[in-house]
Amino acid sequence: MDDKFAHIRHIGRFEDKIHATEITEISRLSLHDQVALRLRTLLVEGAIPPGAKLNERELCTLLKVSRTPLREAIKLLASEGLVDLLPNRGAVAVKLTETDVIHSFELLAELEGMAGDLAAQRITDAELAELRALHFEMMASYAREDLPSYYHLNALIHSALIRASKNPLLIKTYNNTNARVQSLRYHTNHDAEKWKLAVKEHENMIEALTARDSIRLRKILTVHLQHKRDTVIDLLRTGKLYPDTQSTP
Amino acid sequence: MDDKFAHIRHIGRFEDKIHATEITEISRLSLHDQVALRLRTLLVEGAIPPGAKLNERELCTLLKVSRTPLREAIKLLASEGLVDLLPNRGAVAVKLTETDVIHSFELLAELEGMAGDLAAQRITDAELAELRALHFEMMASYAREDLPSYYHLNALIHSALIRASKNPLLIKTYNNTNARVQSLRYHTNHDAEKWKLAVKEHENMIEALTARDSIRLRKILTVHLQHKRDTVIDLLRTGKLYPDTQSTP
DNA sequence: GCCGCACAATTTGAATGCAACTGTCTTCGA
DNA sequence: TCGAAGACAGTTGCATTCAAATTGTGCGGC
Repeated sequence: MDDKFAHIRHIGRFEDKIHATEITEISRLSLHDQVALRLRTLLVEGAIPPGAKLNERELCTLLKVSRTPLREAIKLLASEGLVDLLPNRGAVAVKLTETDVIHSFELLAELEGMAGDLAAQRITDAELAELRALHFEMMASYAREDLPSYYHLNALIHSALIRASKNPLLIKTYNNTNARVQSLRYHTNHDAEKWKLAVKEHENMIEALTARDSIRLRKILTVHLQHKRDTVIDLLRTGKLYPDTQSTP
Repeated sequence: MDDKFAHIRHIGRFEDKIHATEITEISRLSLHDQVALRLRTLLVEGAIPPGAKLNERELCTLLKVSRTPLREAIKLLASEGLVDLLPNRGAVAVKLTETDVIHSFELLAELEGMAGDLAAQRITDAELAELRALHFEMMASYAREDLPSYYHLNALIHSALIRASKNPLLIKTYNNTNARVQSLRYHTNHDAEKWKLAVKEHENMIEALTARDSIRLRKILTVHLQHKRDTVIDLLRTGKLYPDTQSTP
């Protein structure tokens, strides 16, 4: 219990990545925002496993900040649905039940369908070209069976698509909702069949987008998200997720 | 500048209302939650006008709490999009531009359409009966031209409909999004023609819901929200909203 | 007379200290 | 031996205090 957070001692690399790319911006970010950023990463990537208690004092020493900004960050993450806030008993990383996952993907499918609909109407030629480029890069990763790279590009593509909807509020809402299930999707290792299907769906996506066919794109994305949901549900049912933590309903 | 918040000195009544109905529950609520609740009301009802600066010290003395829970509440409201957080310069009540309003309603229409779709599939007979009852109460208020009562029942109906979708995440997302434009809708005084149309749309809603026609209900709600958006936009354009504050883009 | 710089006052941001609550362990009684 | 009650440790919640940043003002130079 002493080194419960030993598995997140390597968080320095995230800070490095941030500092390397946007050092000026991070320094202008308030402390609680930086803390929120790092905690969010830890939660989404599963470094803090679902169901784990967030001890304020431990996290203070770990992140080298006072309790005030840490608490503000935790409050923020609670509003995003990444942690549960138990009154007088602190915060725990959310552990989604199967029902929660179904509800999350139900909303996520609608939001991504909506974003696709709008994107098909509003995407610029430059954005479309970039999206196609990312798609082909992802196809390359697929051909090499480079799963991490595939996963990364996949996320980039979806992010670019959402942004093409040109609705900042939708983008923010989608990101919040997506963050909740991100830690689950992070651990899905595609089987060959599902992977192939997902790639095919991505091809259809690009096709519909090129044709500016908003209705078709909406449909494709909705179904695509349903398949993603099924993958996660499968993993939940077979107990591949949460292997070493008992359920807390 | 000394009594800039003189217009919200009457907030005691909100506290009274809460205490009268659920004193046990409120006492179990943490302080920052209570503060957030009251600030949210002040913002949504326009007691703190859009664009107004939220001075921490003033609000502390006004709400009789320390700065810590107040700051936590403000952070929460910022994540909900009710206030803008300027680094080192505090928070201001959001002042939505026309573009913001369009984006908000775009998302709101989709969410309410989705909720209606799900509600038509999942609503219980008891819930439907209650919804019909509320509808007829609202019709009574319409007949009496009792606008405050109509507005209140209207909100209750929409809330009940959303809840019938049985998706807690959708409900929460809808409420958050709705809160952003609530302060605007709070000041819309329907003209006779638009009011009549809104009532007709509500009748169609109940009809579609009774028939469990999810696709039709979705369509009705989407259009209904578009009309509400047009009403708000009209008000923005004619300058009926924000009469005494200059625009800050 | 106007522009610029510097200093001070106000306000926000962060840290520490104190109080209240929760959970657990021990001890006493049945 | 088991159960319950009380005390203690640990953790969270809130208040106060200290530090940093920004804005407004006044003085001096151009």
